[in-house]
Amino acid sequence: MILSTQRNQTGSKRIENEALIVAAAEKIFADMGYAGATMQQIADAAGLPKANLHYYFPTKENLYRHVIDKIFNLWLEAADIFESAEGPREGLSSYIDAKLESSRRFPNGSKVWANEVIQGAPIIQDYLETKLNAWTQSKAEIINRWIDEGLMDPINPKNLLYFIWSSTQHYADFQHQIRTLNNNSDLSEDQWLEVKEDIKKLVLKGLGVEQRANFKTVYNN
Amino acid sequence: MILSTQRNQTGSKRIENEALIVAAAEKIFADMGYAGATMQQIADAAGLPKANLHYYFPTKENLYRHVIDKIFNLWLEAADIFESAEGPREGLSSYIDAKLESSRRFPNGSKVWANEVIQGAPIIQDYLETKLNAWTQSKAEIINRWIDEGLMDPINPKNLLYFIWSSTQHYADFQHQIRTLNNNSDLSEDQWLEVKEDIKKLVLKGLGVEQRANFKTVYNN
DNA sequence: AACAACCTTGACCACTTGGTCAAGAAAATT
DNA sequence: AATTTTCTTGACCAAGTGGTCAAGGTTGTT
Repeated sequence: MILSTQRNQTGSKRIENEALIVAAAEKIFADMGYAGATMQQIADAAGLPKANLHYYFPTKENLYRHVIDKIFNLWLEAADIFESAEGPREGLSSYIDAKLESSRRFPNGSKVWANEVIQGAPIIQDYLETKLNAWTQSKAEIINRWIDEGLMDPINPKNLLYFIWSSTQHYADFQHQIRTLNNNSDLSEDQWLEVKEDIKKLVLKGLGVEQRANFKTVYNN
Repeated sequence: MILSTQRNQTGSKRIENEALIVAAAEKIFADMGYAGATMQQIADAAGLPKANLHYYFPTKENLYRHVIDKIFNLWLEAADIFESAEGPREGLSSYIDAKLESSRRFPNGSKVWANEVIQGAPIIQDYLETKLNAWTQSKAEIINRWIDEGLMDPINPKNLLYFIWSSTQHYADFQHQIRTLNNNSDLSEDQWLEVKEDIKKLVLKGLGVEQRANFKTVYNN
């Protein structure tokens, strides 16, 4: 466990301000990296004096941990659907939906996570070794079961997960590059739909899983 | 253009030392991010006094540009194969090979690039808008031609490129996470081969391109 | 009203950082 | 051998950083 700055979780003022600060911090950390972010920038983004941040979060690292903690929980939640899925078509499909939706709605979280991992996960190494590892194992088992049942082609389950993670997170982490290659515009609603369909097509068809007929699908065969 | 610190490109001492410093810088920037890296760390990694770095590279940002420049050229080179390919099977296949090989051999370059883009490409925005944009357009045309010729299923060419970039670069950028989820060991030779096959399978089969029989392939159908 | 707990904030400090500089050592050029 | 160009380096500095602190303000409780 990493959390719990102070005991009092009742004071609504505390809860409000902590959330405000964490939200501001997430944005600044995403844009500047951990080392590049300054407490002053975060304070400005939150509309509070710097000393006030240190009242709620004793150190920069402590604040950062809170940000990471929030992000990591989102990460895990996105995969609850996975558990209750009947088979690969539904399971993978809705996982891709959820991950892509998360990239779209919370790109900053994804960026902070990426930054952290790229730099060797100095802060969250324990998360990777415990929670994420367990999570991955359990998902790998499900995938292996699907393979054994002949519902999809064989593949190394971890590679499949990496493929889904990378292709969906890419739209958050490399948002800026994608925007630049899209005439400096954010992706439109239709483009997001197309991304979703394209990723699913590669994964499902690539694994020999029949896709359900989908009237939204632009390309089919 | 970004380069050219000084005019004299003849002095072998200069060339040697610049290469030494850039190599050290690449590693430190990858591990610490731009803001997190210090000139002192880079100097230590290069085995030179800090003041010496400033003799060759007037500022930290200038040094960083050189690092990025080197990386970007690698990026573009990896895709030369693409041009001369007959069709999607060979073209995509060898591009995936090249990108994955590059992730394996130069993970630091990929990490620095990722860091830079995540943070909104403050330094290399011009690269994205000019070179990378042109590069992407030209590749998209090739892909569209293949689609028109019925050699592969329709897909948004940019999305296809993003899939390839993200899934291959993931093995460099998230090296640490992958290592952690692999019992704290780097991927073995066999595992790298498997990654290569798995990615190709998803992409090629996912696009309705027949894969050549391959005796190295563990999973086939 | 009195008291305690909690919150706010400007001023401050020790430390790190990128960058400078001047004096000299090596190489190259004449 | 003399002289110019290139390279090396310890010492130094101004600016910015995370973090502290003490004094005062607010809110809740009795």
